Amino acid sequence: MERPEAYPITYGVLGLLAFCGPMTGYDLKRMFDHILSPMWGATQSQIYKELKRMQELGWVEMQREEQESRPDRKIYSMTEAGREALAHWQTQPPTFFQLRDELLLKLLFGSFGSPEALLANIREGIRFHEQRLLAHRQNASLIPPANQPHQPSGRPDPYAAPAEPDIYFRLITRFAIALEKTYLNWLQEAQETIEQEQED
Amino acid sequence: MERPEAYPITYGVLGLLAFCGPMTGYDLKRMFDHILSPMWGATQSQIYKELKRMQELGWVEMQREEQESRPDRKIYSMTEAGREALAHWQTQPPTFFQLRDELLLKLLFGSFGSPEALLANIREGIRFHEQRLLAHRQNASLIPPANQPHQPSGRPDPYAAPAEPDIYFRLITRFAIALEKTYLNWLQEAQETIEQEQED
DNA sequence: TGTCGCATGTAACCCGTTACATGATTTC
DNA sequence: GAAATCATGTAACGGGTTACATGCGACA
Repeated sequence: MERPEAYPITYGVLGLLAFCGPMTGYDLKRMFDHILSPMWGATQSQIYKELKRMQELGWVEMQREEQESRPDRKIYSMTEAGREALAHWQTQPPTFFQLRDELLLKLLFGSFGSPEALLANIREGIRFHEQRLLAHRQNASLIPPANQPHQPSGRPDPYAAPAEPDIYFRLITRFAIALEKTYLNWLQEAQETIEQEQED
Repeated sequence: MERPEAYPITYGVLGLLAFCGPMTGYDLKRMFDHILSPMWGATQSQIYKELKRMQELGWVEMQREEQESRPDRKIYSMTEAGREALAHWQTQPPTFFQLRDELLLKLLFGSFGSPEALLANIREGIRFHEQRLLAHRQNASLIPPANQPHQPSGRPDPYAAPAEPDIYFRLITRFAIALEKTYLNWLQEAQETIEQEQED
């Protein structure tokens, strides 16, 4: 079997370019963290790697915008071949699903540590997921993805006026919110259970 | 900064040895898939790598059990140093949380594909997560983790008589079930939304 | 006859992470 | 004066995946 020419993260970056219009690698990272955080993670380096890969595949084009006293901005945009690759990928069944959560891992083996440490970690987890819930709720009302062509003078603005958000984006946001609520409810339950376990 | 001596997956394997008692690498893989599937993934190779790592750290010991006409069974067990490492890890705050889900990724960029392909992927996702829900429900009633010493003649049996399952294991199972239910509910909602979108 | 379970791994690859490097501008 | 933002990356490392290799016994 040959190695695949592209991976889920490749299509994540490609899809963002399709979704939000041309952008720099730097902007892609910020968009990625906002929009794809419920289903994938990416570092800045990885995004630059994927851009290079897609340039070689002919899925994206780069256009240089000169700047003084700063590195030139390199604006990437999806090509026709990129659009075809994205559409073809859509027809294939997904193969990857995985949650990796160190808090759950520590909780599972809770009997080998102290309840105090566990409870501290749970409280921290509650704060963390409350932040995520808040972020997704703000996403829901603030980020309007639109297939606008690139505005040469400005950068993509995640806080632009809400134009009519894509139905798939709305669905994903609903999922993200539902997931965080489920997680938070369960954390609260776990906290109470462990506190009760302590009093005996 | 130095590289860490161990990673979440290391503690996952170590915790399993603490939780279920001594086992072979082969058995660890099966246990991992049953018990840790809600919070981490592991391949067989990775488990062998972690066993090697932990042997060098002195966290586990290996005991060879000879067999005819099959490779010798190598039974790994946690050492006292391993128990200390597990306990110390419990006191540190968790740092990693990430969901990676190709189905969600395809759905987010659904507007660049056909609704038919999307719906097919969603139906497949429903089957997949129904399976997971079922597996967690069976886990809940069937797998009783106990800190039993290793029985030299037999292998760890996931279907042994239910002794009184660990409260943390019960909590995790409840989480896994709640997560799958949330996911399934949302998939159904997404399916209906996209079907309605088609009729216009 | 062929696939599945048991049981050991190794080799190759690369995604993903961490750390490093540069440097002007703005904000505290 | 320090830290954050903008904006580009590269280098090194290793976790994680896929594929390969071996070989017996049981079961369809």
